[in-house]
Amino acid sequence: MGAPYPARRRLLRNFFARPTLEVAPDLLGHIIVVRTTRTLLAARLVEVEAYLGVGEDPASHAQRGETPRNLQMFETPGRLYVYFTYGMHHCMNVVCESEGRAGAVLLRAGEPLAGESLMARRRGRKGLDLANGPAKLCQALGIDRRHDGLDLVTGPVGIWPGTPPDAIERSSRVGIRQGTDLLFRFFDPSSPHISPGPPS
DNA sequence: CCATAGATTGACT
DNA sequence: GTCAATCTATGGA
Repeated sequence: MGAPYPARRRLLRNFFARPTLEVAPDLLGHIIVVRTTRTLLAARLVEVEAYLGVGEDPASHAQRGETPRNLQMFETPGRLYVYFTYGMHHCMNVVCESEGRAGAVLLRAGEPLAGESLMARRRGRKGLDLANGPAKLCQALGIDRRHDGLDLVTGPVGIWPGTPPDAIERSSRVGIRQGTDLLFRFFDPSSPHISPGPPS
């Protein structure tokens, strides 16, 4: 049996206030927790991608500097950066680096641990199709632009310590046209909850 | 299994 | 006007 959930206390500022490429793999195995008035939702992170700062990463929203949309990428580490895309989907990132320096980790997939019935209702799907993609994860957890800028250290959404995977693999990032040579996608190769699109 | 098309808003050039 | 850090349905091998 694993440790009871949730384990102790959530991750603190110092976890996020590091280089994005260090935080990204370290997030795997930790648990995102969303407190709603009625329900506790939780998912173990199994797939993430790093996006770097100004002039550092051609695929990053921050590549060309600060705009109203990507503002949170430049803000205090430990905040959420949530954006809307393809006219209908949301994706959520964890902000890294120090304030003023952009960097964020896209949360791409999770293994549901609590609140699965609510996730299934929101998704209209079951089983392995609840949170195995960045927009699916947001839909399952109820994350949208209202959550942009929320502080993971003090707010209703947090990340709690979990068990790191036995192994971590990396690959190029999914769905981008530039920066495909950079191996900034990190995932737990033993998890059936990683997103279906890319090869493993 | 794989490939492809369509959805549908808003941020940015 | 262009096109996106995606998902789903559908059609074919």
